Amino acid sequence: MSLREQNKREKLERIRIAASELFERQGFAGTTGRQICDRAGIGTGTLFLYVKDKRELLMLVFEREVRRLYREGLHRAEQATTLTDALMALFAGFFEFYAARPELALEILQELLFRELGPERSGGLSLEFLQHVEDLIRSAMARGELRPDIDPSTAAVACFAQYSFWVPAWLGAGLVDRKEAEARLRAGLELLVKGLGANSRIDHGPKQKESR
Amino acid sequence: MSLREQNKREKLERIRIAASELFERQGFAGTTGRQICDRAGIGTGTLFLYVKDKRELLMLVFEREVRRLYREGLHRAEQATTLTDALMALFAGFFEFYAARPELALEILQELLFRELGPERSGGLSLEFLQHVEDLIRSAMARGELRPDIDPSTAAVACFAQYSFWVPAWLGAGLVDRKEAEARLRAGLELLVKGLGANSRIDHGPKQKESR
DNA sequence: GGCAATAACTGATCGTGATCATATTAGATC
DNA sequence: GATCTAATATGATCACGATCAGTTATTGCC
Repeated sequence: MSLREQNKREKLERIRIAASELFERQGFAGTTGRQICDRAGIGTGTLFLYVKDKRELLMLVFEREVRRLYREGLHRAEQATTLTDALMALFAGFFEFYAARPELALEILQELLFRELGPERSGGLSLEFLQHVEDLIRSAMARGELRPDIDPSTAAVACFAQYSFWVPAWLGAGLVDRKEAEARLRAGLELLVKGLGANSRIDHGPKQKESR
Repeated sequence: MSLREQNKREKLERIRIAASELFERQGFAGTTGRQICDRAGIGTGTLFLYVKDKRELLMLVFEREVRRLYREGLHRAEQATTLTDALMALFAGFFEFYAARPELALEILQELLFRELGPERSGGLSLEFLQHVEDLIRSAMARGELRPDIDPSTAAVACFAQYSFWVPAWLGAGLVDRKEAEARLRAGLELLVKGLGANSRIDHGPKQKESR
């Protein structure tokens, strides 16, 4: 590896570590770019050669962590017997992670949902999440839990969308607390599995007064 | 009304108009607080006596517009015969509105989802939206389109969440274009009505190889 | 090693959102 | 209407994120 590339890697790593420590200690808004530069031992102008703007630091810092949460969540999801349980097992790690640093979490989520949803940046962290959800859905289909005619990617979005509603409702607006957010998300996923439609009735219950 | 209160109202209205004109012409990021102050005929320090921060100007400017979109959307939704059509009729106005000013729309949506979801600010615009969705669901239940045992508010979130996923996917990340976003949203809503579960089958189709 | 070309770095500087001590104005009291 | 009090307004000022002209370090070539 050339000396240039090596230096660049080292600097990026120093930036990552400095930003990580300062964000965890002082929060996102409470940390200035200059502090990060000082701690990383670079000039103030150098930072923005490595990241486009301050918010991109969030992805630099938390990409690995998020990937770890994917791994652990998917591992837990393997034990689950229903789709809802599997999804909640995947989501649980994020609830835990977010609860420990709510301010940062809100910024990360905003970044992931509004800027990083596409494939081009940060290795498509959100798309990867969606893919994992889709995989869980395919597993559920494979074991006969779901209708065979659904589109897994449409279903994945429907699940993911509920997750990405309840987390800001909890962290951003304070509409619900964590426990309620998790409970409501679970209820929403179960509703999605059951379906809203009058003709889509589980166990063929006897009460069927008005069919269309 | 006292002279003080009258002056305050007039100033707020001047701010609203100035911000509105400048945002539409130059976008949100492209408009500075000082420009708004100049145009509104107030000192630069006065602006932040009326709004907490710049983003709050978005709500000040677009609250009426959003309420108008609610009214018109709900009116269109009355013609619809299915829940999906009714919801899409409500959402359609927003797609139109967002398409005309994508940069502003993204900021507004971010504000609505991440900071304004609660009841305390901006008259709870997002909660009102959710309430309208819930009303459409209740209507569908009343005409027997939906299972009678669902929780309308849980269902409303499930619908709203899909809307609030596809709009950023379109405007923010550029993951899809407008047409595709609308199509995918419709597909998602229809899936939600049908349900994912294997036992929730419409029209009792003959093919039922593996039950549970 | 010397030298030119180019990539990478730097801190001074800029424009911005937001704040604050000070000034101005409206309302209350006599 | 004079005087006092409290609400409101102001522009100078601050801290920050981001930029940029000027500097330093690395590479390839002789």
